[in-house]
Amino acid sequence: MYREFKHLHLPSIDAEIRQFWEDERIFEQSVEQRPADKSYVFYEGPPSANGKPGIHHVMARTVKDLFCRYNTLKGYRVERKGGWDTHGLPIELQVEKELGITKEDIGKKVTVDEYNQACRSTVMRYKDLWDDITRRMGYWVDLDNPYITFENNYIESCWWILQQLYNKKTPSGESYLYKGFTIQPYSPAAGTGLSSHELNMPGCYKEVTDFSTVAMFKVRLNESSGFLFEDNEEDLRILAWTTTPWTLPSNVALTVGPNIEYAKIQTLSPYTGAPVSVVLAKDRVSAYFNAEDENRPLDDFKVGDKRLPYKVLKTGIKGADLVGIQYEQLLPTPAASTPELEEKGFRVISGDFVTTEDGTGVVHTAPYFGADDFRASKAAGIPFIGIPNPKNPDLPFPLVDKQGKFVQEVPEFGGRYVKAEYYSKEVTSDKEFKPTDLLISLQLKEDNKAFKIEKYKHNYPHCWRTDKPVLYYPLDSWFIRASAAKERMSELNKTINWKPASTGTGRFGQWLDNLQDWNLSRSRYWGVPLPIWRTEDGEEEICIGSVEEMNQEIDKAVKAGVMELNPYSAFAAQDDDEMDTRHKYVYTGDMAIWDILKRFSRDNREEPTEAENMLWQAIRNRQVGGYKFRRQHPIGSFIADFVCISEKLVVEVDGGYHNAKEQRELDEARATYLNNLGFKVLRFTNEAVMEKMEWVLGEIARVLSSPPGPLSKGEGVTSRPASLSVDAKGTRSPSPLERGPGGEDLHRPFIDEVVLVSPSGRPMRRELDLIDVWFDSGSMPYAQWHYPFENQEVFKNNFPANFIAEGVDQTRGWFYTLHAIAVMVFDSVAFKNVVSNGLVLDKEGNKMAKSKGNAVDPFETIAEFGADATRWYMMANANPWDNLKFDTNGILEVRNKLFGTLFNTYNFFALYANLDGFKMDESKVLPYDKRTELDRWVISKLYSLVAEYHEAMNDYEVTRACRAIEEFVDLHLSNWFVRLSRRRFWKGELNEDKTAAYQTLFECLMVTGQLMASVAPFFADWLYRNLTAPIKDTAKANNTPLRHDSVHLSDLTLPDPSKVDKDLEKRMDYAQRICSLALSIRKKEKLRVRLPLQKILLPVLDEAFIAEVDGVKDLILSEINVKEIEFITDASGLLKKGAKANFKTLGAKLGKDMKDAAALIANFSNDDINTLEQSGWLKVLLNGNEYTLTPEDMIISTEDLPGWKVASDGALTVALDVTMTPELQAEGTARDLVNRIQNIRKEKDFNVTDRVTVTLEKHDAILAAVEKFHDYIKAEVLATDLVLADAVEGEKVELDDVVSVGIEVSVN
RNA sequence: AGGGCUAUAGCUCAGUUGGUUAGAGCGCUACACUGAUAAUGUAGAGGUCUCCAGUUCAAAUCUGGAUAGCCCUACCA
Repeated sequence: MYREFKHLHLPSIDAEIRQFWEDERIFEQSVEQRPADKSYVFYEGPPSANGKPGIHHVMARTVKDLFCRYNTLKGYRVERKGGWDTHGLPIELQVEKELGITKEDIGKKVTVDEYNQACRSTVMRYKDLWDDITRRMGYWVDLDNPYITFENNYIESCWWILQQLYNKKTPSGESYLYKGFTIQPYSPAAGTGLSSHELNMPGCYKEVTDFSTVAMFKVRLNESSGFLFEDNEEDLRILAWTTTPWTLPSNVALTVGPNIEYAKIQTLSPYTGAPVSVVLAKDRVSAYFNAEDENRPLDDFKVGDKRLPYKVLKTGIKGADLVGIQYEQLLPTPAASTPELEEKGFRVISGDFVTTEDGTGVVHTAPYFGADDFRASKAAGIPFIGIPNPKNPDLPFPLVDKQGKFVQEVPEFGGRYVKAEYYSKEVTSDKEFKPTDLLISLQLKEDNKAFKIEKYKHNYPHCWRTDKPVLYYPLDSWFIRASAAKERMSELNKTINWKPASTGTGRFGQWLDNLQDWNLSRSRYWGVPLPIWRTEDGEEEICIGSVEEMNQEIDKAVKAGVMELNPYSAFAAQDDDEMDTRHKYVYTGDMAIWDILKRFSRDNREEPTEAENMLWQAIRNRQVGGYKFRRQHPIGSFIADFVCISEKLVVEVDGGYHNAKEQRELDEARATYLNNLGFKVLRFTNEAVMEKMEWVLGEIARVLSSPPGPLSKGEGVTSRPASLSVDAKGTRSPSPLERGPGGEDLHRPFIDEVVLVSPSGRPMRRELDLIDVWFDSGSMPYAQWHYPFENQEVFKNNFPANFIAEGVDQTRGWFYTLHAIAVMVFDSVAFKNVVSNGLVLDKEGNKMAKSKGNAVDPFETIAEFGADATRWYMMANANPWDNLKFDTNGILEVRNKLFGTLFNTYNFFALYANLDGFKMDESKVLPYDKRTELDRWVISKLYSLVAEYHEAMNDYEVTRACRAIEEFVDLHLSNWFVRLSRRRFWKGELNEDKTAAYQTLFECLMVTGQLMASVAPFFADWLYRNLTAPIKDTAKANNTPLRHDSVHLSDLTLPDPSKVDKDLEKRMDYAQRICSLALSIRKKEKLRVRLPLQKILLPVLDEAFIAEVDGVKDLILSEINVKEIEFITDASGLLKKGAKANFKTLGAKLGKDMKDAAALIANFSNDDINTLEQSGWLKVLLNGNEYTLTPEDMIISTEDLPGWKVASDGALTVALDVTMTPELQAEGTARDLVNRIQNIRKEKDFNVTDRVTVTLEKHDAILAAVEKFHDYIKAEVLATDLVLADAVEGEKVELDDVVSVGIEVSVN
């Protein structure tokens, strides 16, 4: 029997199928059953579990999931290793918030170790929620063995990559990993650099009022500036505006826009009245001068006047003309002066970033204190200004120190803080206090170097911790020389298939073209430490690429006496599980025994007993109370069958031999040992596990949830057994976060304790920086496998990825770092196809945000509508890369339209199949040529769909694929095939035609389900399982395609051109259109469909037309309830034709005369058209040009059949004979009666197969019908008797508007 | 500020290499059908294809510009 259902409830289907998947390990099977050498590689971009999953994650993961599933179905092995992104600033910030500390407190109020432990636990805070959404949404990813970026193995791989970069050199010998500096946001108050993330935190940009100054830079008269001067005596100045006057002593250049037009103005210095000529952007003249003052005599001006008389001396000066002009230094610092600076500095340079929106169109440039300034002056070869640095003459020390004070060498202002906010309140509250910016401005005024000083309101970034303004300041950083690989990155990028393509060429491509070096440094605690050790002077350094290498170096250092002992001595490459335990219980015994233990553990894992397997299936995956168990896990010098490390619970399963006395003693000794380590030990027999699993699980759960029992109390636990002590710092008490002493952890602070020895015997300390967390995630192709230290083969088979997908916001994040590292280290792409999905907005198109309250809870959505409808909606509604306006009405629509229709279709199939006792028999499939036209048609449509589906999916166009399925299900399968076939299913016995109908419908449902399986995995599996359940055993026995337990284990139906019959599809298309036209005429003429009509007339379109329509004639006739079709040709003389220009062919031929031709053709008479059709050409004269028209140049159609009721669609025309005869009338009434009787059957809830007796009230209106169609009516309504009576007990039923008759129906 | 994406019916979206009646679904209105029935069909109303200019015989489509929304990047002095 096929299962039948009352209603569609997708969430129940989800639950049923999810349980099935988990019970039967369908995901694992779907991977394992595919050949290992035929892989399709997918990389999971790791989410961070310290935030809750949102609906946009469902979207992103649907994209990931479905292409993996699709390729699995195609026969590829698709491993999906999950991952967790665990480092980074957001996590640090959250931890600091929760601990109530700031960065300064780290190392004081809490130890760095504690701090990092807090990070470690915070990072997985919502892991349960994530695991839950993963399961509920049907995302298949291996969460049992994820890569985790904070694990030592992961970090070690990152180190290896960094070392590769360190050793890699450009052709000119520069390393790809180097130390340099950039201009970065820096908080002198906090003494730390800030990331752009920190700067973008709310409230960081504040409206502040600063002193802005327009300074006058005096131009030197020489060859390049000569053209600007009127005479040798002229005082010519360039005006430049700044909101940070404190940077003026560091000025070395003025930047102009090369294409901006500048003007020279003759005027007076506003503060001194001295005559002066100034240069500024022409567009900015009006900002400083009033047009009314133009050409006013200069003598009019007195110092103190607000308005300046002026005269325009020159315009049309391009910025490019000014480049190279030298000027006198504005505020000289003698100590900073060098010959080189005098020669190359203090000149005009050009920069694209200059605008004329405010200021003067000239940008004062101080390279140490502005990123644009830095770039522009570097490009122009301007040296830096600062106090000479004996070690590096090219990089003098800035004139402002790290506290934000001018260095002593700066005249007048040395020792002053550059920003008022850096002074204490006591200082600034003094009435005499003047901010440095103001003092500088006043001095400029006095020296006749200021043109305008005013207060200026603007947004300025502040340090989020100290609330004081940020400076842009040169900071040391480690960089990856990405710019050196930029061409290669561009080149390889062109081989990547981006969805959408514009992201690859646009956002990503252009980013690559303008690539800057990658600033790796982060001065933080929780992240991958930079593995570089340096001597204090930076002259000797080493980049470490593995733990082993570090250990060797440490040993050297210990020998050399720069370190006391090696805290990492017990450290070796370990697999994750072992690592985890050894963190806490480090084995310090004989390494040979350790190796034996490890081997023993592996062997055990390979040959588990039946009972062990059963228990493992029951407790794995946190099934018991959410606790994680491991199997065959080394604890101290034993291997535990199962262990929950967090709760210190060991579970052992004993075989029969445990009854032996010696074994019992051994077991006891072992238990004592484990108890001493603080473990509880639960022991079950094989029999208990296999027969009383519920009790066993209950016991485990009870112990897990019980308060610490006697075994975990007492001295045995708190004092660490001597054999397990770890390092010299063993006195450190265990932190509350359940972590043993450091020394095994590559994070700070432990790593900072490592001091290495340089070749010359000096100590080298680690560069304190961590690396950008983006480097972590970009390293995942290698680090997830701990490459190259392990899994070299695995890595080889899994690089590069065939496919990745992530939000479009990752373009310059993960997509970039993956690409950059792959190109630089492996000269390869990291991924071949990438789908970047857009945002999920609310239904109004606003961004979702918790603060706005418009965020959608994915758990609620899935619980209400089911995962499949949600997934389908997201994929079908818009392309994944477009933003999605998320509206649950859309999910409802999908549910009703697609899933509802399919559900109904399946139920329909199941209902009748069960009645007929039909079961799909794979061995007795009727050949297609034995099936009806309609069957073959829907099969053809189905395989057309299969072809279209594969084409779309292979191009990662899931939306197209979904829409094609929707169209097939709704339009073709349900609305045409099922509708027209209904009668075949319920009429008569299970004959060949009926079998064909069942088999056809079965195949359609089966294949459609497969195609849907990628996007709607639950429903598709539900459908597949329902369809195949009755024959599963047979299929398995015969090893046929339907033997698989799950659709996800089956082989996807491939395109098969032999099953597609385009001619047949065309015929059916005619049928559908003819029916539609005929029905529309009926509707217009108010002729109900039950009333039969005599015939329709079809003008013949072409030679094949008659044969084509004849093939589907029966369908048409029954669908529109007409007796016959008559074909008419020209010869009948009945047709009135019309012609329309075919613009496509004619346009090219006629050009300008096209419009006139269209008018002419529209007016063609029947004769004109006939002439053209018969002779094949027609000459026309248009605007004096003669053209020859052929039949292809126009579209000819039947416009009308005079005297008939006509409708047309394109070239196709249908005329309906509406003549009524008593015979037809009677048949119509008979059908009406059948309908009314059927309704009564249904109202009375009779069984479909019940035989009945029908009594009809005698009425003139039905006499003819009953007489002529007596047998027909009886047959249709399964009546054994049909009698007429004068009076009927049953109710009166309306036959039409005027007639009602009594009808009584009773079961025999 | 720079780069990118988007703009078509009340809503969500299609719209091929430019070709003359701009489509679909939902919603709305009317009707029909009924052994899929809390299902289904047919029809109708509903459009300045965001705006401006250009190329062309012909533009929703190509080009340029503008406007709006969103994303990424960025110290506008």
